[in-house]
Amino acid sequence: MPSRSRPTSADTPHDVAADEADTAGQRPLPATARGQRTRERLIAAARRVFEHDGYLDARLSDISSEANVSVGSFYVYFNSKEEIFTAVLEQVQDSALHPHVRAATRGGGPIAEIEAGNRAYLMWYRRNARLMRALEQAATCDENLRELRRKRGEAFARRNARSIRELQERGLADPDLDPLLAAKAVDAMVGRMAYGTYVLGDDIPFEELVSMLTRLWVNALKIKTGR
Amino acid sequence: MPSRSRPTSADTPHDVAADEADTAGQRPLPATARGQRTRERLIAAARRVFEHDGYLDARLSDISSEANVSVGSFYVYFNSKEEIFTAVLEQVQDSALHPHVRAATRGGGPIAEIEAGNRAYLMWYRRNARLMRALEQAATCDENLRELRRKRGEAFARRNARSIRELQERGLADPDLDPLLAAKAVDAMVGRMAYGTYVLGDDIPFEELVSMLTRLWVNALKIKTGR
Amino acid sequence: MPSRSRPTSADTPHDVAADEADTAGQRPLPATARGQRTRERLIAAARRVFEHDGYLDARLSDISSEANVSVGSFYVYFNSKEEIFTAVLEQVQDSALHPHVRAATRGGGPIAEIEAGNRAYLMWYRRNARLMRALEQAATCDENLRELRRKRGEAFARRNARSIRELQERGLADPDLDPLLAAKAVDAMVGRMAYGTYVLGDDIPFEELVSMLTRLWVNALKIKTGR
Amino acid sequence: MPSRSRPTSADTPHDVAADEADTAGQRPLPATARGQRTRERLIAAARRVFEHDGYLDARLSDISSEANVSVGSFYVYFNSKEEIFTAVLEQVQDSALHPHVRAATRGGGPIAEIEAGNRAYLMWYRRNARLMRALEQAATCDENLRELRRKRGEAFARRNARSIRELQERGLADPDLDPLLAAKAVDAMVGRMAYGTYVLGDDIPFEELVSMLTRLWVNALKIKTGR
DNA sequence: CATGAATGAGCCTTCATTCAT
DNA sequence: GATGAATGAAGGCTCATTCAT
Repeated sequence: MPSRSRPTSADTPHDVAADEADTAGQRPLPATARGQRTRERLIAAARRVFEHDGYLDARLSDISSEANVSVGSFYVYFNSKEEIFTAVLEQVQDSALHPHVRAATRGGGPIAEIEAGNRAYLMWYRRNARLMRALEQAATCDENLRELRRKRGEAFARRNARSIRELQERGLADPDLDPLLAAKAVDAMVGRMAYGTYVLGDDIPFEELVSMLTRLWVNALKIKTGR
Repeated sequence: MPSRSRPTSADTPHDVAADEADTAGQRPLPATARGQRTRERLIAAARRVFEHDGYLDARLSDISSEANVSVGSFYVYFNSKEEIFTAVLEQVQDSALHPHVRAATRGGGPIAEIEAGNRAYLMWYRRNARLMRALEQAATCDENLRELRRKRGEAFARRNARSIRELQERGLADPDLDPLLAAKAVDAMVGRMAYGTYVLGDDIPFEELVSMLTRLWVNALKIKTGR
Repeated sequence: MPSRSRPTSADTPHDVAADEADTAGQRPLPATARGQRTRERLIAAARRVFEHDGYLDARLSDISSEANVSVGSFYVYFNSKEEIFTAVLEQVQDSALHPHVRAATRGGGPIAEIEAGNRAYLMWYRRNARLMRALEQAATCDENLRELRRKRGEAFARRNARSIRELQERGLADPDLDPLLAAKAVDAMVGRMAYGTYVLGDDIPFEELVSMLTRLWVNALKIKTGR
Repeated sequence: MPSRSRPTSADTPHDVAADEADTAGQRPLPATARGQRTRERLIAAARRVFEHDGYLDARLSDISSEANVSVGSFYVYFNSKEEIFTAVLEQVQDSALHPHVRAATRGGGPIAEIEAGNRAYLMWYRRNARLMRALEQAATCDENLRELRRKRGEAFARRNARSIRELQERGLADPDLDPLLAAKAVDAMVGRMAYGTYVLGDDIPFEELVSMLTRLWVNALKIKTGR
């Protein structure tokens, strides 16, 4: 066993009860309009830097200078790299929940809905691939960001679990499957394939990916067309 | 002419990704038994440190002192953290290809085989979870390790693709699926669930995981029992 | 797009000798007066350390502490030992081009001018001997500093070559000599004697050195008095 | 002033009386024939490495492996880099004093002799340029090697001084010149031009260099043809 | 609010030298 | 004689964070 003396994240004892304290230490949102703009410039700059360098190699000084702002100003708005990364992600998440994305997944029977969902997800992932790469990296280092990714996954899974349960109730899906578990599994499949294709660069054509994943998903859950 | 091996700027016409020269810059294996032992002590120590601290937080000085060896000795056997990490993984891979693991997956019809394969994989993953966590982290930083992980995945996928093709030919699996693509997808599903469960700590009982993944796999590929 | 300046492997298509990009990677000059002062303190400290220890034995940490500044501050202003050494030399060069030095070499016929030039050069060299010793050492290690020394020599040689050509045209110097080559040779003679005397400690009285070198120079070029 | 604590060569007090102690700490010459051969292999290897890497960048481990000998063996024959470099130089000096070199400089009047001497020197220098580059570098770091270079220069200068004195006595050279000083100066000129041309790469054709230096030399000393 | 100079702990890496076999 | 594993001091460099202006 290594005789650690250095404080590693894993060793820090103040993990519990961090939930609602999440927002505690954060810097207050800027009061003035100028502050608003500076904060936004920083977030935009951070996104560019994270996309270009990844999470680990991004330096706060890079982000600051990319935003044409002094290092000191950075600390007016954020306490750490993790914090601004979270801010960047929030902005992106917002765009993922835009109505037009959801709308696309309604109507046309369960299979069409699944396909629409997959297509929307994969398009979103492809568009944000560089950032997802940074997130994947960040999640291996930072507890908070790991948690953030987990929650995002949970939300997805719960949503899908609900759909599955509905289909089961309507006799349109394999009733022997635990809805949440199954949802997690298919999400894992789609998510990881997206990662492989758009982050790692596996060379799979978009439509092929969509239809293959949809077919496997439908098969896996034994989805039947509504009629 | 001296046959220099040290990388002098003047000698280096190409910088990156020497492909098959992968093994080029590596330190020679120790000539004496004593050297062998030291090298092994280092690998064992490295494994403990990586498991405890993860890839990024592991310090070479930790590994050295964990092995009761001076820093200098580390560099007698390895050039970098990446290199010793590769050595640790090689050792682990070896254990994964032990005959008894393969044996477990033979006989009893396709479904039983799939279940046996999944069970073996998940057991192996659970046993090496800390290291897999380190690998996942390392792969986000280091090109070589990313490549190593990719190759490992490819090998898995190709093996499974072959099984799928055989089953298709025997009329026991959905003939519309591209075998390699499908293999990649189910592998992604199983691999990512293993990661979620044993690295991130999702609380899913082992047997439940095995049977759920097996069922989804079987469904997804429309596997039929051999009779 | 972030306009990255940090050398990331991916960004570096060419590695060496960026030629006119010489000034590229340099740290920006300090914006504030305080920064100016710190930078100057560092240069002054560096000069003392280089003079005391030579180029190779000078440690950046020595320079920093000699300037009563942290190591980190060193890197705010300079990227390397080579860079600060260049800065020290620039300061010294400036002092060498002061008008009074040039003025001393005008009037009194060619021989008097040559003598004045030699005297001025040798005085300057004697005063900066410790630094010249460091430069001579540095030039054997660092390509940039070697180049810098070469340019300095070229400038000298060209200036002298012009004088020689003029004298040849006025029939006051051996017309068979290639002016530039001859200038280089006599410069080599004077320069190397200065090195031997003031760096290596050859024991030659100043005036003796001046008159001997002047006489050899005059002889070598067959300089005639203007009358 | 930097407050040095580290022992720098300049600080070491035991400089005096080092003369005859020069050979003191040296390893004994090998008794066996095998030892002889190993020692010679090391010297030959060292020469290659010094020529390729320069003095500073040459590592003892490089020299050893280039000689197909273990590091340990190196220390059987030499105590340090400086020591083996001296051994390499000795071998080279021997070749410089070969009779045929001296022979070439006899007969044909003083000017022809001077030209022959210059030609022989420049040829020798050109052939050993890489080593001279290493020597020049070594001399800036190591007191002993600096001394060695100085002695070599002194020997040259004394020899030339004798010639000059003879010519002066025969009325064939400027009687106002101090022979030793003048010899040093012309040697400095020739030596430095050789360095510039063959080490730094100044592009001057060999014969042009010979004739130019000879002419300047002859002019400088006001050499008259014997009749 | 904004600035940017100053900090320094911390980690990596090198290589001459020793010594048990 | 020969070997090569073991050593560890030493120095370079980074970058998150603070704070006086």
